Amino acid sequence: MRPLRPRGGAADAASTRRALLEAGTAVFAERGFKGATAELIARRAGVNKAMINYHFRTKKGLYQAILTETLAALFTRLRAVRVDGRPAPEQLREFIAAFGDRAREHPAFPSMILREVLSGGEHLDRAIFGRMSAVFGLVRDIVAQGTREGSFRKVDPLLTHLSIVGALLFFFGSEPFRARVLAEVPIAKRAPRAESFVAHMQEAVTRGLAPDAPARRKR
Amino acid sequence: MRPLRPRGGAADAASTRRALLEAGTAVFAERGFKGATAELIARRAGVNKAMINYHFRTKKGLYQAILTETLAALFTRLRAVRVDGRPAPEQLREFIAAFGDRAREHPAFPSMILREVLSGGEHLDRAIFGRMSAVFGLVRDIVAQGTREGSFRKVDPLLTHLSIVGALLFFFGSEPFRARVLAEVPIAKRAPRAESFVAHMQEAVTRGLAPDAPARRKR
DNA sequence: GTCTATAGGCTGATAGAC
DNA sequence: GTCTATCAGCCTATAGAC
Repeated sequence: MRPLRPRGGAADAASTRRALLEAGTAVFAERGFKGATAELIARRAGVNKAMINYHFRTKKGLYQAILTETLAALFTRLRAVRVDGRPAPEQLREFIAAFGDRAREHPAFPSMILREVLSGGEHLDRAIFGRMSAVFGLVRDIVAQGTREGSFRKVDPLLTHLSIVGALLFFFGSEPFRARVLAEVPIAKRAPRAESFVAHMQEAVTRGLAPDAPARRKR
Repeated sequence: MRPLRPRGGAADAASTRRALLEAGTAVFAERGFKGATAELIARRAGVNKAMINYHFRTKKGLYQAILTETLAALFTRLRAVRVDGRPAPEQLREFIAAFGDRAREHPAFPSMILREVLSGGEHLDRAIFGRMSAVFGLVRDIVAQGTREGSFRKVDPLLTHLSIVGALLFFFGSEPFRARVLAEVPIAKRAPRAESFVAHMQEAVTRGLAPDAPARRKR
């Protein structure tokens, strides 16, 4: 709610751009593309409304710039889990943890991606599409490695990817909703923490993919 | 795209109402609350735009009526999995299957719920909140029963609920997006079918929750 | 680069005839 | 109950001063 770039920050073009990217991420995540007005984004960024059009041509231009940047950062972070050739279950645990890390650093990204997916990819260009399939490629490769190693049973990599990423996006995207529900209907003692969910997913997923024969080390 | 209520249907008040509820579900799911214009909904329903205000007072009134009806139907269907006291893993499999059934009968509901959750529950009243926590209550009870029976390890019921429902909502809500991605970037041979995903989730979840000691019957 | 003022388009809701 | 016509509000984008 409070504007970014208080009196401390240098008011040059680069910082205006950055303030708009950050404010845009938050407002698009909360309200969707249509619901996020230029006025709202500009106010939160602490810059003039017309700066959106100057720096990004249109509101959609700002939106796409944010999505491109967000997905690039996500993919870079996720790709790192494959670099050293550890066992597949460890890599999958790392994948889940890395996803959680990105979501904590950038709380608005799951909501933005989820909204975009729900719209059928209304605002996506080919480059963004490519980044998204690249994320699937990581999971597919980890699953294939695990099957080869005997640490995973034979599962469909796409279904596996959709269930993991779907659960993660939902958890992090629904945080504001859960906060509100818990305030009105005390369903649990306190709001679940992100690390708890990451740990839960790591356990549930690696156990869920483990082969029938108990041919894997415990602990 | 094609309007509901072709020349065959009786044009009385009840059928106008129903046509608006159905058309509204589809349009709200595709475009969100803001993106769904009264004009668009009315055209798809094959009725006059002003009928939205006559029958539901406002666009928001129509939206809430749809959500209330949708969630009531979902809860009724899901609650049935608890009636006879079968083992918890079977009940959880049934829960997942029932969720999939509802999504196939009503393809727009996961998208609508997901969008509403992402907005933090912008348009929800207390009754709808109650229905949502009731769904969690089902999962919580199944998990508690499974832990008691020894068929599940000790897991957090809320985290379990969020991961299951999140994955299901995402899968069914992202169907149009996946269709588009598969058309542009051939990631898999063909689009995954709903039944395959349901089966995948049933296996992954029950295996993921199984206790460490192999003290349960196989097959 | 940034700001003010405004044009131009779209949308939800209603008044009033039938 | 349904339809046509219309109005008032809001929102994106731009022109033009600085």
